[in-house]
Amino acid sequence: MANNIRVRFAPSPTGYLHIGGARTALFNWLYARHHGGVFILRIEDTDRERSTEEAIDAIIEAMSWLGLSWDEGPYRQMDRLGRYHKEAQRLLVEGKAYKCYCTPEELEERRKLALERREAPKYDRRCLTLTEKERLACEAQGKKPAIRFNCPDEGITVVDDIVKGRVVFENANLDDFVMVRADGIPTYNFAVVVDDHDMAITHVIRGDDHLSNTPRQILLYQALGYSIPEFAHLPMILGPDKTRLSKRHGATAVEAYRDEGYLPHALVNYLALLGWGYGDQTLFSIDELIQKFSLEAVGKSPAVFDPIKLEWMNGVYIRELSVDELAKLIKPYLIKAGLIPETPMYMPEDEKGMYMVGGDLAFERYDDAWYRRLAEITQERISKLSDIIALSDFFFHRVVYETEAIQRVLKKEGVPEILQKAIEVLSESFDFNSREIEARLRKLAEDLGFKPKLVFQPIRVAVTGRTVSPPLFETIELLGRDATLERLGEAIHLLEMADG
RNA sequence: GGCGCGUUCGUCUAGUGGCCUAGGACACCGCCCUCUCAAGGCGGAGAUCACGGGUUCGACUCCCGUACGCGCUACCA
Repeated sequence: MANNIRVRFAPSPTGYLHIGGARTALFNWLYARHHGGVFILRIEDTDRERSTEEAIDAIIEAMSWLGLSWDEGPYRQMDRLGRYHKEAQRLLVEGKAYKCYCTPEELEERRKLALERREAPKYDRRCLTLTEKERLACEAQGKKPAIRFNCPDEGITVVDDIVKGRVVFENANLDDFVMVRADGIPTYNFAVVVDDHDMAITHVIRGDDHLSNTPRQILLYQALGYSIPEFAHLPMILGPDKTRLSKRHGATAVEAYRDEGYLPHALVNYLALLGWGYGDQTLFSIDELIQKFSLEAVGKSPAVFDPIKLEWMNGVYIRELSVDELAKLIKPYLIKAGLIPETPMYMPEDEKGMYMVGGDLAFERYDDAWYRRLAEITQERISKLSDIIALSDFFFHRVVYETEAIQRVLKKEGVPEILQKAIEVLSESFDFNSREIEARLRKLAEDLGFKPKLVFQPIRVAVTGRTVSPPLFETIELLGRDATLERLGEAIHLLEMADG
């Protein structure tokens, strides 16, 4: 196996890690892990206007959460200014770069003019031929120069891309781009080349929005006397309208998916399928991904991000969790929703599990076994962890009856009687578990001569406030006898009031 | 405007000249299971392989053109 493979993920810290960036990071990571190579994290923070420390933290946090561990870095371009300066000077003395004293305003003006005349807005190279005298004059005026690359104006530059194939560019279409800004900070195309060389990167794996930048970089590699790495340009990730995925399309921050209750494995698995595939298979463990990933199998065409499929996949992985794991994962969501207190305050032993009239909670009502059971009965009903809130909130506060539920099931003939009977049956002395509860309630339906559903639905609404809930008998068990009886009574009372 | 990349069911994709009357997954529809909702099982519908020309005995697969989409064309990355 060809080793000493070195790849990198090089985000610019101008915001949170987004889906597209995460996919790029993932493919780099998979490639490195597959080949037993090195994965490097490099922060491209040369845009002083937009880069922030918070963004760096957020990117690191998101990558850690996804499990994309890096072996070197994070390096920062702003720590490497000396290197760029040195290499720029080299090109300067070799005549492969030159100083440009044109101001951004002048450039903008000329660009606009060129566009109006329907010409290519290339730099006119006026500073390339500056005489020593003219240069000194500019310096005397206090003008700070930018450094431009002296781009060859004939010949071709070929990019042999692992995913796109052989792509040919004519040098004549390139212009003398700025390598180093007037403030001494390098631009992307220059910094990336120096970095990838210094870090001995063997494979540059990045979004195909950079494909058009690649000839500029190759020219730079050649001018600097560096060896050229392999390139693999990944197709873009699009929104439903086929434009580049952005906040406009909804949540794009990895962090947002984490907060919603997506599992890292689900996100990783889903992202892997955007632009890559392995036959008919859709579900992969992380190890399988590492084992089966290859750049040769990456597709050329862009992919539309489908949050629905992601959600489905997340549900699959939630169902794969052990009950204990799920119970642990679910709790923070209940806390965040204000359903249970952040710091548990245990009740005296004999009162544990007691239902609090009025519904205000000031203590931890249930123990770990209770949460475990909750996880058990909700596991196949949630597709993201945050779904637990809507599915189980009725456990934690007084019942709020949905008007629809009242109309459609409670306000039916015979319902108060059914509920009254249920109170009687459930008041009897027996071990209050779902099996017993089910047996007694089924018996009740039979005695009443009703189909089971006809008695279970009113009870469900009385106890949960709605027509949809986790399984009834388990729900009643978890609620406890006191709370159940009280809610049943409450529903009867509600109906009486409505009648009167 | 110039340059570049892309185009198979709504979406992600399989497919590398005959195995394709185009396979899988999500979503959708129906049935089964069933205390609701899910989950699960079974089945259905859904793609003249962007379009037009070639090459070939034979093309989704190779070549050319057109259309459309996207990207680059910044002292952003």
